[in-house]
Amino acid sequence: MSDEVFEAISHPLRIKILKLLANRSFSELKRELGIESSGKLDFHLKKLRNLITMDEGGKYILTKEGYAALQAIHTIKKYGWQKRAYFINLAAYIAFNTVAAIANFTLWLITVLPLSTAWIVYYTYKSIAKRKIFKAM
Amino acid sequence: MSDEVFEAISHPLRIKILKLLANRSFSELKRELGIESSGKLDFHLKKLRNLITMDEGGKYILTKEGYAALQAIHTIKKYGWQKRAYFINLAAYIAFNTVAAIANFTLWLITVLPLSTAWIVYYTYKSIAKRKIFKAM
DNA sequence: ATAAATGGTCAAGTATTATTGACTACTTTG
DNA sequence: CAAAGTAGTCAATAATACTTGACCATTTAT
Repeated sequence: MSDEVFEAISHPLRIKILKLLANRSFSELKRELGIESSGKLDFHLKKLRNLITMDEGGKYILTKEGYAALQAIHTIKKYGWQKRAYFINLAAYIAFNTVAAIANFTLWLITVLPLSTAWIVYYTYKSIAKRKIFKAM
Repeated sequence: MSDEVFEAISHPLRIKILKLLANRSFSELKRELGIESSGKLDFHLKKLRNLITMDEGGKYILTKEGYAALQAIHTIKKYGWQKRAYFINLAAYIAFNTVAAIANFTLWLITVLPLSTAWIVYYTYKSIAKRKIFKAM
C-alpha cells in the first residue's frame, strides 16, 4: 500500500519532479530540471504514475496521492512541529479558560471547562501515548 | 535528504519491521515476522540504519528519524484528515465565539474575536493556499 | 559438556531499477 | 518546405536491491 508511494518518491530526481511538476509540460520539466535525456524523464514520470495525471491542456498535475506524497515529504522535513503544536494548544487551552472564567464563571464551569479539558486530555493521550512525539527527541 | 528516508521505507517488509521493531531483539523480529533467513533480516535492518538504534539491553529502538518515518507512513495512510480537521476547527471557532459573546460581549469583542479570527484566517490560508488540501480531493 | 538458541556476517546469484542513446510522429517557426 | 521543438517510446547496458544459504562466535539451557 504505502510502500508503493514511498518507492515512487525514493529517488531524489522524482522528489524534484513532484515538487516542480504542477502545470508543466514534458519539455518544460526537462529544461527546468536540466535533464538531457528524454528517456530518463520518461522513466521517472512512469514511476510516478499513481501520483500524477494530465489536465486538458496536456500539462501534468498531481493526483490526490501526489498531494499526499508531497505532504509526506513535508512531514519528514518538518518532523518536530508536533511538539511545538502541542505546547501552542496547551497555551491556547489555558488562555481560553482564563478568559471564559473571568467573563462568566458559571457558564465556563458547565460548558467551556469540561469540553476543552476533554479535548486537551485526548490530545495529550494522542501526543504522548500513541504518537510518541516526546520520545527520541 | 528525504529521499534516503523514503528509500528506507520503500519496501513492505521494512515498513513491517519499523512498526514492530521497538524493544525487540533480532530473534524476536525474525520469529514475529516469520522470516526464515537471518541474512534477509540483516539486509533490511541495515537498510533501516538511520532510522533505528539499540538500547542498553540490546533491543532495537527507533531514532528521531525513525519516528519521523513512521509519521510519514501515517500521513500517507490518513491523507484526508486535514480537510476534516479544518472543518472541526472552523466549528470550534464559531462555538467558542458564540459562548464568549454571550458571556461578555465587550471582552469577546476586544480579545477573543480578534485573536481567534487571526488564527482562523491564518489556518485557512495555510489550508487552501499553501497546503492545497482542497485540490484534487 | 553438549545442544540449541541468539545475533549476527558474508558471498553468490537473481531480480529489479536507472541511464543512455537512438528512434518516431506530430507541431510549430523561419 | 526545411529546421527546430514537443512529447514521448524502446532496447541495451550498467548499477542496485533482494534473497538464499552457509558460516561463526557467544550465550543459555539440558
